[in-house]
This record gives sequence, structure tokens and C-alpha cells, in this order.
Amino acid sequence: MISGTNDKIRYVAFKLFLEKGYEATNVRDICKEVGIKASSLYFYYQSKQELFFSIYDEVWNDKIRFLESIEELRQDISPDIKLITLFKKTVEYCSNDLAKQKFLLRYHLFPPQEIIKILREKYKFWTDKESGIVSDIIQECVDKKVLRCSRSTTDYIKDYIKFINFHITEMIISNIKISSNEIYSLWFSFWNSNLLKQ
Amino acid sequence: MISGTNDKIRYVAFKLFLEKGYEATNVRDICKEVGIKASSLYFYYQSKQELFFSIYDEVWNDKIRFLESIEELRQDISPDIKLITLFKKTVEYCSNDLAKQKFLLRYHLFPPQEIIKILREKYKFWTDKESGIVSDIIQECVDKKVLRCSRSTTDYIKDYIKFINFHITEMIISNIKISSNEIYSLWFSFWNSNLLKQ
DNA sequence: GTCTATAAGAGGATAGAC
DNA sequence: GTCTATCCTCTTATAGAC
Repeated sequence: MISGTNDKIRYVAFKLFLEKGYEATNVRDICKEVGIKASSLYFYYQSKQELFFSIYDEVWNDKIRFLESIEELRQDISPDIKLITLFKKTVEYCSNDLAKQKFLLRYHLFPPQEIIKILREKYKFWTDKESGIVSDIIQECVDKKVLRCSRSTTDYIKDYIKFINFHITEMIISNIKISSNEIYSLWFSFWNSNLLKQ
Repeated sequence: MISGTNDKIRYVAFKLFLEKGYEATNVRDICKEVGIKASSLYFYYQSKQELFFSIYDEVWNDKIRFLESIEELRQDISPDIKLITLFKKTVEYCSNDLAKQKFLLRYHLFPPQEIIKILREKYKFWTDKESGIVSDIIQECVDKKVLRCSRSTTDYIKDYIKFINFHITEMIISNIKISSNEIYSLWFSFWNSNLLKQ
């Protein structure tokens, strides 16, 4: 899977950006682990910052493409089933690669001042995409009166995304994966108390 | 409240260590905001590292001293009331100074490699103190058969602390304070489903 | 593509004057 | 206590050889 200098650079850089953080990770350390001299990295990337954002975008892109590729969401099934499917698949996806989610959490919670502006733009770009996916299903729920529209569609979307992120964060921090059984019990508790309440 | 050079140094350093992180915060920046030259800081602290740990310990010490000072925990009342009181008071304390809790979360989740060893020791020292406080009450619950001892005391302690930290983390990340009403509903849901389950 | 060499600057920390 | 001056190291990034 990891072949070629560029792949190695990206692999090592991701690891160090996650563990040590952007500022504390230096080009020499990355290159030392890759097995090249620091100057060689500049053949692949114009700067440390470009390398970072290339990785940051890839992590987000992988996640969004996964969400968009969930077949159930395009099938003609009840939209509330779509909501729980999206929750289940998201938790499973994140469980399989907690490091990537921890990476996203790190740079969301503690953005380096040096790159904070671009980071916020990119964060908005990607979370907007995420919202779009959720938005379509929630809208379907409202249209088909599965959700009774006592609250605004926007509120439903926010609550749903907050619910998912909350449990992903829990997994990252406690480093314990949520089991399939738990997914359903968490979902029904959320569905009953938050989405259906008047 | 903030008078004297040392207080100013600690105030500014805390702010920058929280926002920019340990590595990205440099002595010159701290001193510039304080209004002194970098060399003057070394009159108060031997190193940047010493300054950091002095602040880190103070944040923890304030929290532990607050927990130890809760009167209800020393009174002769039912131990399950003590548990909910400790939860309520902790949430209130953290609500009043989310920045300090975010500081602790930052260095727990993403410890700088340069100081990781000392950080882990100190973290263990302070969380052991925290466990001690909880431990006393849980033991009282088990002794008085308020908790039915279907699980080990250690498990009860872990679950209780995890429960509290989970909600503090939620407040930090969502930046929304938990209301008094919510505290009780969260508590009873936790009490019934986690502590009393067989 | 990868190297050596090096520029240009930022960082932690110290010496010693006042 | 606070300053100026300075040391030494680390860092990003570039120039140009191979």
C-alpha cells in the first residue's frame, strides 16, 4: 500500500502531525523517518504547510466520499432507516480508523495559529458537505412526516450531526469502540428523546 | 487580581499555552504581552518548562482543592446524595472556568513529546487524588448497600469519573454549559442504567 | 529525484550592567 | 528586577551539483 517516496512522506507526516502536532513536527524529522534528506521533500511539496493541507483534505475527502457511497441512502427506503444507517455506518467507519478522526479533532479543537485561517475555511467547506448529506435525509423525513416538524429542519440537522460527533469524540477520547448493540440503543434513546420531542 | 509581573506572566502564559500550545508558544511572545524583555522571565522561572508545569499544577490544584472543600461530602448524609452533589458541583465549577478544563484536556489528549514523561506522571498524581475523593463516597455506598456491589468498587469509581469527565468534555467541545435541570436528568439516567444495573 | 551546502531567521537560555 | 547583548541550536526553505 505504501510504496514510493510520496506515499511514505504522507504516511509519516500524518503520523507526526497527529502525535506531535503541526508546529512541533519538523521537515527533518519527517524526512529522517522516510529515509530522504529534508531538501528532497520540497520536490513533492512547496512547503510544510502545503503538505499538511494536502493530508488534511485527504482525510476529510475520504470520510465524505465514504458517506456519499453508502448505498442505502440512495435506495427507496424509509428515511428514518436512512438516519440510523448513516449513524451506524459512520460509527463503523470511524471505529476502523480512529487515528484519522483524532487528527480531525485535534486540528478542530486546537488549530495552530499559523494556519488557523485556512484551516477554518477548509473545515467549513467539509462540514458543509457533511451537512448536505444529512440535510437530504432530514428533509425527506420532514416531507414524509416521519419527523413532525415541530422544530426547524436546520435544528434537526444540527442535533443529528452533534449526536454523531459526540459519540465519535467519545470513542477517540476513551479509545473504546462502540459495539453494534450499543449503536441501536444509543440511536433509539436519541430518536425518542431528541428528534420526536415536541 | 492580576498585579505584579509574576501574575501577569502566569496569566499570559496560561492563555498562550491554551490557545497556541506549548511548542508554539515562545518566551518572547509571552514577555511581549507582559511588557518585559525575554531575559526577565528567567528571574521568575528557570525555564519555559518550569513555567508551564507551575501553571499546569496550579490548574489541577485549584480543581482538587475545590472538590475537597465541598462541605456536603463531609456531612452525615446519604452517600448517593453525595454522589449527585459531587457531580453537580463539579459541573458548576467547570462551567465557571471552561478555559482551565480545556487546558487540562489539551495536554491530556495531545501532550507535547518534549514534556510527555513529566506530564504523564503529574496527570497520574492528580487523577489519583481525584479518584481518592470519589473512592471514599463509592466505598460508603457499597458499605451502606446503596450500591449492591454486583460489580467491583474500582469499576464503580471508573464509571463515575468517566461519566463526569464525559460531560465536562462535552461542555468544552460544544461550548455549551449544562443547566441545573439537565444535571439531574443526566444523573438519574446514569444512576439507573449504569450504577444500579446488575 | 535526491543530494550537499547554505542562507536567513526564530527559539531557548545566559552573562553581566544598571 | 529589568535591561542589552549575545550564544548556540534548530528550523524552513533555496541553489545548484549529480
